[in-house]
Amino acid sequence: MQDALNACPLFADLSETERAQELAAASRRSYRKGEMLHRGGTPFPYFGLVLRGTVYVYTTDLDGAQILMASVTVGGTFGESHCYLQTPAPNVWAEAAEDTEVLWLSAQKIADDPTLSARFTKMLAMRTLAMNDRIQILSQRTIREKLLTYFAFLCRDGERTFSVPFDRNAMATYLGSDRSAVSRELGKLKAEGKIDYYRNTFRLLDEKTD
Amino acid sequence: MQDALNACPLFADLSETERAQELAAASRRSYRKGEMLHRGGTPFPYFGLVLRGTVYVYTTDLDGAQILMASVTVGGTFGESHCYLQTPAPNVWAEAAEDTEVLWLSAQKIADDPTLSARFTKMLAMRTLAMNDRIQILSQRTIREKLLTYFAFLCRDGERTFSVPFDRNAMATYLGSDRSAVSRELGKLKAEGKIDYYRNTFRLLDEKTD
DNA sequence: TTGTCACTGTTGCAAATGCAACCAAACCGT
DNA sequence: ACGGTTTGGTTGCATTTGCAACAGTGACAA
Repeated sequence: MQDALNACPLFADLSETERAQELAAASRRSYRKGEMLHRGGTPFPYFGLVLRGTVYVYTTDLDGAQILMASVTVGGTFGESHCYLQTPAPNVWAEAAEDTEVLWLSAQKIADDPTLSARFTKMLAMRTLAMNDRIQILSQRTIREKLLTYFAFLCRDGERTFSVPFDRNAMATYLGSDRSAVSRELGKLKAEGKIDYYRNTFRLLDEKTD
Repeated sequence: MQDALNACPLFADLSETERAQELAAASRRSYRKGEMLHRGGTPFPYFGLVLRGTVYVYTTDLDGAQILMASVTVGGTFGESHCYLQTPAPNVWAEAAEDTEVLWLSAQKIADDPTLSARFTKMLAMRTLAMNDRIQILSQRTIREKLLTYFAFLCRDGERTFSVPFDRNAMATYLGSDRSAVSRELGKLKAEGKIDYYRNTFRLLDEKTD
């Protein structure tokens, strides 16, 4: 649990006593893989902080098809904007991608707390920047460009080997494309010696200094 | 100027004296069409609130091509996340799409102000929801689906006639597609009697109750 | 009026993509 | 080990799309 809290900008670098105080009002719950954490059309009285496992957050389009909005891993949060704004019927669904544990927190209490309110604001600001990245990826015209842009963001720290937090199907959805088409393009990139991969582990090769 | 401030969640419904107080530290400036308001790689000491005109906000991709992130109209803001987080070198450019007037505000002063800090947080939360919409549009697979999803958001208030804040080129970029392809699809939708439009004014027809 | 310029619409064509179907490999519980 | 389930790779084909090139329109100024 400490690891998860340290990974979240809300609680990182806070002393244990402060944390305990803040967490007093929070509830904690486990979910099995496939279990629904939140259903669309219902408000978020609390937002979720993932302590263990992974949560898929998605919305539905005009046809009712699922659109993956995020894959939230340990230390990540979901629903905080709707929770803070008290949106009456947000079209947001959350599902456990694997066995998962979630801490449910009150946005109001956190925003009213002198220690945490600035952290909450900071978290929202960071969220908008992460969404900018996603928009930048989705704005690319071809699957190849989407993949390379996505990989560039995943390699921001300079590491050339990285893992993708999705299976292929979710990855294709994240990129706004078809699974088989993504698979095809990944095969081409590998054949051209630009990348290598096995399942969810990827590695960038052949970096040009153009 | 009052209209612009009322259109912005930061200042809406504040009394004039309160506003004056907050605005004291702000600077105001006019820009000609095409003039650059902010260059990529430089920090945002202040964020912008558009008082008149329109601002295009864009970033650049791996090839240096422009990617439109937002078209900000009167009452809208840009750069507030980078300003608040003091990002040292954000890859964000802002350009006057027409003759424009901008109020430059300090995120720190606003976040430290007891009246405005909650409003600032609220603004960020609303921003993430707006970006969710954009992601939902871009996640659609075909131009037709992107257009219909976009139009559905523009018609949220129930009004069937609406105007798009872009010219065709910017609209296509916003949808992550090609201008001529968007034009072609719009023509098809019109031919099928699903929509009607002239330039930037659109109208949804033939709404099925399926 | 005339010319210029920016914006929009149109079309041919090659390339990219979605879709469906199928196969192979990995995973899981018994 | 076994069978069932999930996940990933491959391919044929029709559709969609990007791209480039050109034409039409309206705004605006000389």
